[in-house]
Amino acid sequence: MDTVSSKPVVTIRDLAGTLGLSHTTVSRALADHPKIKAETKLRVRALARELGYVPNGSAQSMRGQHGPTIGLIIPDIQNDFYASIAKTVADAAAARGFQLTLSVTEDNPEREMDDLRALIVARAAGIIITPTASPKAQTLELLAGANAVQLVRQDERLPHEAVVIDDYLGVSAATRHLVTYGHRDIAYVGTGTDLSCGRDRLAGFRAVMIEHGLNPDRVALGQPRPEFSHHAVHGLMSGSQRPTALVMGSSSLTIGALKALRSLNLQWPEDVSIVGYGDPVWFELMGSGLTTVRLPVQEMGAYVTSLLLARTELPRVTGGDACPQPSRFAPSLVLRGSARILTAG
Amino acid sequence: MDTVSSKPVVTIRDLAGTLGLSHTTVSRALADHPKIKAETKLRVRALARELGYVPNGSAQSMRGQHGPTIGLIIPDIQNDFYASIAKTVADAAAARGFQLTLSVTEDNPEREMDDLRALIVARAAGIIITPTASPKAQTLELLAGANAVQLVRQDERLPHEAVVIDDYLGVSAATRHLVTYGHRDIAYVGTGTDLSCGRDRLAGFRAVMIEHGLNPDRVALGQPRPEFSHHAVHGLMSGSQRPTALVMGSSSLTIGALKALRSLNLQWPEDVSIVGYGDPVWFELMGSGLTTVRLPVQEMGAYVTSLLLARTELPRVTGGDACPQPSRFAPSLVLRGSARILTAG
DNA sequence: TTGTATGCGTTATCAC
DNA sequence: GTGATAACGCATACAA
Repeated sequence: MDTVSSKPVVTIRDLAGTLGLSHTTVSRALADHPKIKAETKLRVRALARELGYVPNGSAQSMRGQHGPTIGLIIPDIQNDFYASIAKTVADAAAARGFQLTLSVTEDNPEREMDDLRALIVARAAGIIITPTASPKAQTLELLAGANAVQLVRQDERLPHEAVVIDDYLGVSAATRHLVTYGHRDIAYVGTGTDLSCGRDRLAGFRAVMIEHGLNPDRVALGQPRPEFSHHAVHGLMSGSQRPTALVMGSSSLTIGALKALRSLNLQWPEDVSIVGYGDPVWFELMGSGLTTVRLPVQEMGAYVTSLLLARTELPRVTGGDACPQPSRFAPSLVLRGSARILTAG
Repeated sequence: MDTVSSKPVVTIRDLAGTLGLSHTTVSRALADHPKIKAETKLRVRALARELGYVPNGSAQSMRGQHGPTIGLIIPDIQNDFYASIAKTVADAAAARGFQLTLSVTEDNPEREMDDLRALIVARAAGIIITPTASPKAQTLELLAGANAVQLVRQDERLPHEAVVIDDYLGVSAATRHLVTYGHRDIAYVGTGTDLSCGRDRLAGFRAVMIEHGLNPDRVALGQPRPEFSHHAVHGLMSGSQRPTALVMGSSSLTIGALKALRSLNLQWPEDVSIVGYGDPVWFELMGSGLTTVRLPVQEMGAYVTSLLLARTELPRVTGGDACPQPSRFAPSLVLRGSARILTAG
């Protein structure tokens, strides 16, 4: 009807005014306080609905210890792994009446710090973070005073518990599988060693190679982006001394590798065997199916969340300054069709 | 050093106290107010850092019109399309100093309402929403008074602008492509018609079929989940009268369809041609590449965000009650190897 | 250049 | 059962 209705924004005092009550009573009525007359509650609520009253969250939060949100700081939301984690956390948060504040850092320490700061300013009830390789000093300070849990990556300078993947186990299992299949010339394409998970994966590869007296130095390390592995695999496979098998150190790298193989017109497992890392739905659909290291995403997501929320609802327990042992989740090798038995040649 | 350091929580008054200043001065110093002595600013900031002062966001928000967050309400974060959107919105939000509050509804109207309410309570600066098929009455009311934009789906009862895909165009192009290739027996596997986008896609298929005098009723409609299309395609392809081509109505359905074909040991494009919907990175890597309808994700994400933020920073303009025409973004057909020319037989 | 007083919307404490 | 009043932490209009 009216043309300019810029929502007058209703407060409990407004309700109190038009109802001839005090704002205290209105507040109590809305909160279903035991000793408010039933009829009063009804009247208050009726008007509240009619006028479209919505409580002001800021005002409410100002009184409590923390805000109604939990933060999730991850490097990439388009990555299947993190998207799954986000889903799990979103569900858990919603179930307990928390909001989910998402930060996508792209592994940029600046952004990590800015978004974290915003979370601290908002007095987030809890924070789940996959720290960048080199967080800024401020980030560490900010985090130290917060209720947080580390996910996937662990920065040793942080006092918080960490939920990580047993990367050593994952890559070593993949490598061992290929060795068992008779491969001797195996290359590893993985992420840099600035992060412990990159180091662990590399170590898993090298350990198994050395254990079998094979060359552990056929290795390409770089950023976890498809472009890098595309380039790396292209180089590896266009040389004269081609490896007969490839072990991948991340799902993004797996994508790039597959693209490279395709551009070189190389078939797998015929021309080269390959074991992926991670297990998005489509790995199963590729060719004869991609043999891969499956990460226990669901379990990890559920666990970090419960870990965080457990402490969220309790009086903050600052557990010593010692960096606690991380909870390691074991990946499993999914056997499909991308690794073949090498017949002596 | 100390064992029990439960962070005393520092406020500007605390700073003011130990500095022998008034909290006003501290406030101004922190805000870099022009007429505060440079030296004072320095002292204040030094102490602030030392004591780990962090402003209280709730208190700050209480004074302004809205909180520092923008909300994104989507049905699924594991879906490539929405994950891309989330990325775009996260970037834009971070760039402008907003936080991103993510809600994953799973198309559950209850959850949609709860999460939306939380956003309203938090006085979110703006909201991007992909509404469920049947939002609750409350949801509509809550939304009506908010600064919001609809994405992908448009609920006609809502007064907000909508940014959608030209679904009719997408599916009709896919269908036409197959017809041009000589297919006459084409089936469409799509989403239900409770949403306009589902209706548009179906209409696109039927229109082209009818236009060419072909049977427009080879259709399977259901939930946008892989399980549904797996089942549907399995049925379609095990019957005696197999279609020679399949048009898919969503990316999840495309996944299920591919799984079904694999389980039936059917090759594409040899045994059946198929055109997907959406274009996650891996479509390109499947077999000879999946011919598909590419959605302009980047553009749409950038556009909704700019649309929302433009109004966020301006004085709220309530533009009439009439439901405005949606901005339609045209998809494009990506020709790869999953559709083949049918030689008369 | 700095300080005083006030208000934002709620809830909690103490009356009555 | 209900109502004054204070307090949460911050920013600003208004002095000084």
